Amino acid sequence: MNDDTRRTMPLFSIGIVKSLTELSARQIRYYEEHHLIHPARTEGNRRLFSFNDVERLLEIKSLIEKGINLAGIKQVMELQHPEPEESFTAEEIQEAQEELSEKDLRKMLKNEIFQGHRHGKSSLRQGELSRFFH
DNA sequence: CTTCTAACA
DNA sequence: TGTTAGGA
Repeated sequence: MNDDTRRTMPLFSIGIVKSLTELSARQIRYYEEHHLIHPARTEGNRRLFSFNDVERLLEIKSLIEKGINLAGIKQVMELQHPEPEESFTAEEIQEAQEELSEKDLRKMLKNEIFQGHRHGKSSLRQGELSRFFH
């Protein structure tokens, strides 16, 4: 059994995840609805989260606390964890990654999130990340 | 008792 | 996002 297996293994109920992340069940389900996480399901349709899911939720929580909305988080997350199955095509992901290294992305996020809005540029907070890809 | 979906005096 | 209804 390898490392990835342990991390993706469905283990926790939503109740456990709630206490582990301090997020409300509503939020957790909402983020799943928006494809930010994909917890497995039991035979009875109960959600089962893996370590990866929990870490991902903590990542989301951190971004939410910085004032970034879902649209913004979605784009940041998808660049960090590419999922061709969804909104971005393989080409778009490759293209975006060629232009933006994680380092660049962090630098941009730092400037935009912590200063941009004071200069009338609240793009990230409003989910308008498009300008980052122009 | 916990979790699920859907919906909003 | 919270909360609640109604069911599993």
